Amino acid sequence: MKFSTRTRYGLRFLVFLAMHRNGPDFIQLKQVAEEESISMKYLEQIVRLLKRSGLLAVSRGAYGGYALARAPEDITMREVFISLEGSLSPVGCLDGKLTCAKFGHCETFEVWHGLENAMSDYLVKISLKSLVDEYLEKNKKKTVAAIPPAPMERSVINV
Amino acid sequence: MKFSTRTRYGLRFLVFLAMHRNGPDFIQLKQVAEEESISMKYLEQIVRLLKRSGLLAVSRGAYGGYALARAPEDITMREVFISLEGSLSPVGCLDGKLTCAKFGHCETFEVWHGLENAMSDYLVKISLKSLVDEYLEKNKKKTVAAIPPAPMERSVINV
DNA sequence: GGATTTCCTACCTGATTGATAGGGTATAAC
DNA sequence: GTTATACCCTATCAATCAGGTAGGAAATCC
Repeated sequence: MKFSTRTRYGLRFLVFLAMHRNGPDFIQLKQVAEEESISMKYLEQIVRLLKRSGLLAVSRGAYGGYALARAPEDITMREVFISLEGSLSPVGCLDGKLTCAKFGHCETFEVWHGLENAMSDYLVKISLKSLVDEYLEKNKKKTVAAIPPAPMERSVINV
Repeated sequence: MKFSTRTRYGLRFLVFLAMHRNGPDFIQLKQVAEEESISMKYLEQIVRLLKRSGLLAVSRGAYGGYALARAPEDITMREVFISLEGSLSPVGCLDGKLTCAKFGHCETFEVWHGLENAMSDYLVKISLKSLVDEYLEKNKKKTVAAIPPAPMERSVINV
């Protein structure tokens, strides 16, 4: 049970926006794709999911780009994960996708239901801001590095 | 992010054993496969994972079968899930499977790490016994039905 | 020895993941 | 208005994985 690159890349995109709020109003997809070593065309599709969920403010046209629709402290990981994954449920029956012969009298239902709640309860407590703050705290630097890092190898798979 | 049938079927197998402890010492794979509407050959592979983890006592040969290696109250969902999934980690870097360019300075590491812990903390609190007991309580019957249910359609996907 | 049941390995098929590609549409700068 | 830049949408595709099938070897009971 692993989360897909869709969710991992989408989260990284949001973190990128959160960490560059002192910069220009809108951040271009191209910039994020390059600095995060993600295919721009692929990131495009992922970002669309976030936009549909209302997490992003968009400016089209030249010099346009994306920004967070709300303050980072008002965006929870729960919301982000649901936007990207569709739901948090670890089995289909919890979001009504599958008709299971055991539905309604399933011996294992409770553990799946409880697991979803446990994940939800954890993720709702983490905001985009708290995630970024914790990272900055651990890495003992208060601002983003002025000099962007050298481009990474595209072949390396990133979280 | 959905759990595979491997984990779902494996869990159901263990629940089946836990609910039939008043029966014969060893339960045949064939019986479980039929009553749970799972392909016997497929269940075979899944059960092997549980055996390797030491969760099952096995008797080979004629009249052989499987039984729980320990009392149901001593088997946690955490242990079961790890046996079947390999680990609880939602991303590869947490169990060292992927070398990620961001490892060691990853902005999103904390939420993945925290999510794994949240799942682990929940699952370790649920034992095979507590899961079964909760089911029996909700279904208001203290023993397993004497008459086995009619075989279900194989085509229906079960949790 | 024969019947039964677990153990092991290989194989197959369809769905999903992780992209890539190409064009269409909207907007801002000039 | 032109052009450049950026977002938007659909189709395609290779690789991987999920889910399941198949055949036989090894162990055990009678």
